[in-house]
Amino acid sequence: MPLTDKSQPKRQKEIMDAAAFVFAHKGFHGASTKDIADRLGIKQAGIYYYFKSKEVALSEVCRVGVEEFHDRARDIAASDISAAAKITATIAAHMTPIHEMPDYVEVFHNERRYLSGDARKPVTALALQYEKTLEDMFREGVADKTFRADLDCRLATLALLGLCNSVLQWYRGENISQINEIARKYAEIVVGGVRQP
Amino acid sequence: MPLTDKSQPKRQKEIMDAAAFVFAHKGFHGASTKDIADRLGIKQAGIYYYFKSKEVALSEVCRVGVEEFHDRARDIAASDISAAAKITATIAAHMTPIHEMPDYVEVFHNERRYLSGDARKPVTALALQYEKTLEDMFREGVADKTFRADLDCRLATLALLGLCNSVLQWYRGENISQINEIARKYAEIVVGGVRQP
Amino acid sequence: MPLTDKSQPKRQKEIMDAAAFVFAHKGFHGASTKDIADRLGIKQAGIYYYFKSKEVALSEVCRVGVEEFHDRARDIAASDISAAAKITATIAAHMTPIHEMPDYVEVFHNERRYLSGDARKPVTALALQYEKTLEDMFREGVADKTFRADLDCRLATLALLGLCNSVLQWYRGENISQINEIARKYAEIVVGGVRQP
Amino acid sequence: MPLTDKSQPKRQKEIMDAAAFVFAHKGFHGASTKDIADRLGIKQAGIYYYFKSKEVALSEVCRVGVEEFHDRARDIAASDISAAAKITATIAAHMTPIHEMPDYVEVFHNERRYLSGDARKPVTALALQYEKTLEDMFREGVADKTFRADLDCRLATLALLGLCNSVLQWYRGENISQINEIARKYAEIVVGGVRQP
DNA sequence: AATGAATGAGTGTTCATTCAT
DNA sequence: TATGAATGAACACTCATTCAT
Repeated sequence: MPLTDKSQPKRQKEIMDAAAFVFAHKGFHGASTKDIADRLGIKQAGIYYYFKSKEVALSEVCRVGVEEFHDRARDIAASDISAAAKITATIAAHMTPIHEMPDYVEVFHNERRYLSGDARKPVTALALQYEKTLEDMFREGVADKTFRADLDCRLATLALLGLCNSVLQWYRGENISQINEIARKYAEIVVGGVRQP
Repeated sequence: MPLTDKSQPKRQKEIMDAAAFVFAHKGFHGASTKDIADRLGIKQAGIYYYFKSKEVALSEVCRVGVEEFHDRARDIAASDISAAAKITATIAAHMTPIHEMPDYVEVFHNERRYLSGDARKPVTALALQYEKTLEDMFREGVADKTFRADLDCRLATLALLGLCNSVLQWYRGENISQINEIARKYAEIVVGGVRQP
Repeated sequence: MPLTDKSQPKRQKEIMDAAAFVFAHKGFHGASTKDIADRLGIKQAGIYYYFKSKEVALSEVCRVGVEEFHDRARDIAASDISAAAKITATIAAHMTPIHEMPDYVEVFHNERRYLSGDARKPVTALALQYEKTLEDMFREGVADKTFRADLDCRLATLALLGLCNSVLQWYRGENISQINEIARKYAEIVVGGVRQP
Repeated sequence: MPLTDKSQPKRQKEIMDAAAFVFAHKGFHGASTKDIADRLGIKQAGIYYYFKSKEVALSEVCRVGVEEFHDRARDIAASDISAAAKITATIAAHMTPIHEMPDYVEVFHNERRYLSGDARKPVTALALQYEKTLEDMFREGVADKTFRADLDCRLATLALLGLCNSVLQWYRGENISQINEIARKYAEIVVGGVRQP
C-alpha cells in the first residue's frame, strides 16, 4: 500500500480540478496549458497525457459543471411537495454545487461559449433540460393556484436562474450554513416578494 | 458645426463600437486586434492610431458600459417617489443600456476582470456606487415600512442586480416595448413575489 | 531609386527561393520555418507575413517546379520536326529547369506527396499533362515508323522520365554546356541504344 | 529448431517491416515512432525494446534495402555471359527487390540522406560498389565491341540506375511476371534504343 | 489616417526518449 | 516483453506591438 495513491481515477480528478480552477480564474483563452501544468507540479507537455486538447479539457469541465444541477432538480420535481416548496428546494439545491465546486460551475457559465459547436451541444442540452424542469414547477404552481394566474412562467424561470447564478459572482463562503441562509432568503424574495405582506 | 462631421469624435465611436462588439462576442482574450481592424475595414496596425493598447480599449469600453447605469440610478434615487416605485423605475432604467448598447454592458460584466489593477479600479468604483445607491433604496423601503422589516437589504440588492443582469444572457430584442415588458414583470416578481397574494 | 529594391515581387521570389532551398535540402518535414527565416535573415515569425502556412509555401514551390516542364514540352510537341527530334529536344528541354532551378524541381519530385489532397491536385494535374504530351511523341514516332512497331509507349514515357529525373540526384553542374552534353548522350542512348549499330 | 519460432528473429523482422512501411509511406521525418508502434499493435514506448533510436531503425532498413542489389549484381558480373546479357540480367535482378520489398528499397532511396554521417557511410559504400559493378559491365561491352566505342560508361550506368529505380515511383504490381515484362522491355530500350533498327 | 514589414514573446501541440514497474 | 507517466526540446503558428513611410 503506497503512501501516495497515484492511481488513475484520482489523478484524473486532480487534473480536472486544476483545469477547472485555471479556466475559472483566467478564462479559457486567458489560461494556458502551462498554468494548468504548473498547478499540478508537472511540465506543460505532461497534461497531454491526460487530455487530448485544451478544448476537450474545457468540455469535460463544463459537463461536470452542469450535470449536478440537472440531477438534483429532476429529483425535486418528482417529489410529492407543493410547487412553492419545490421552488424553495430547487433554490437550495442550486446553491450546493455553487458551494462545493464553484470552479466547475463558473466555467460552465462563462466559458462554455468557447466550445466549438460539436462539443457545446451535449452541454447545452443538459442546461436546457434543467430550465425546462424549472419552468414546469412554475406551471404546476399556476395550475393549482398557488402562484399568480398571470405569471409569465418562462420569464420567472429565467429570473430565478439569473438570480441564483449571480451568487457565483460574489459568494466565496466557507461553511455550508452560509449558503443555506442565502438560499432561504432568496426563496422568500422570489416566492413572497420584498413588500410587506 | 458642419452637416457631416467625419472628424474624430464620430470615428472614435466607430472604433469603440467595433472593440465592444468583438470583445463581447469573443471575449477579451479570445479577440485579436485583427478582429477589430477587420470590422473597421482597416489593417491591424491601423487601430493603434486610436488606442494605445488593447487593454486601454477594454477599459474604455468597460467605463462606457458602467457609466450609464450609475447616472440613471442616481437620478431616480433623488426623485420624490415611493421606495417601491424607485425599485420599479430602477429595474426599467437598468434595461435601457442592455437594450441600447448590449455589447458595452456585456463587456463590462464579463471582461472587466481582465483589466489590470490600475485600470480596473475606476470601473469598479462606479459599479460599487451603483450598488450602494440601490441598497439605499431598499433601506428606505424598510424604514418607511413599505418593505418587510426583516429584509436583508444587501442580499436584496445583489439579488436584484443578478436578476436584471441575467437578461443580457438571453435578450436579443429589437423594439423597446419588449424590454419594458420584461422590466415590468421582473418588478412585479421582486416587489410582490410569484405567490398569489 | 533606392539602392536595395525591396519591392514586393522581388521579395516574394526571395522568400520562395529560400523555401525551395530548405525544402530541397532537408525535406518538407525535416525543414523548419526557422530554417527558412534564417536563410532570409529575418525572424521565424516574419515568414508568415508572406506565406499563410508552411504547406502553402510547399505547394507554391511545387507549382513553380512543375510548370516549367509542361510549358516547354507543349511547344516542342507543336513544332514541325520528326518524332525522334522531338524526343531529343524534350530531353534537352527537361534538363534546363534541372540546371536553372534544381531546388524547385527537387521539391516537386520528392516532397509533393506531403501536400494534402486539395493542394496536391493542381500540381499532379500538370505533371500528368506533361506525361501525356511525351507519350504522344512516342506514339507519333511509332505511327510514322521511326520507332519500333512493338514499342510500349507508356513504358517508354515512364522510362524517359525516370532517366531524365535521375539526373537531379547527382548533377550539380555549373555551366550550361555540361547539362547539354548530358542531354545529348542520354538522347543517343534512348533513341539508338547502347549497342553497336 | 522448434516448429513455431516466435523468438527474436521473427519478431525483429516484424518490427523492421513496420518501420520500413511507415518510413516509406510518410518519410523519415514525417513518420513518428507512434506510427510504427500502432502498426505493431503496441504502445509507443514498446519499440525501444527493439531499437535504440529512430535513426538506428532507419539505418537498418536502409542497409537491408541496398544489400539485395549488391549481392545479385556481383553474381551476374562473375558469370560467363556476354556484356549485353549481363546488362539485361542486371535489369531483371534489379526489379526483384523492387517487387519483393519495395518499402525497404524506397526508404533506402529517399530517406538515407537523413542518416547522420556515420550511419550513412556503410550504406553509401554498398551503393557505390553496386554502381561500380554495373559500370564495369558497360566497359566490358565497349572493350569487346558489343557496345558503341564512344559510349560514356559512367553516364550509361547512371542512366540505367535512374531508369530502373524510377519504376519504384509507379510500380505496385502483384505478380512476378509483370515486373519481368517491364524488365525485358527496359532492357530492349537500353540495349537497342527505341528506333526502328 | 493608415499601411507594410517586421519582431519578440508566447501558445497549443507533437515527439523521441527515458525509466520504474 | 512491454506499459504508464512523464520530460525536454522543438515546432507551426498567433498576436500585440512598433515604426518608417
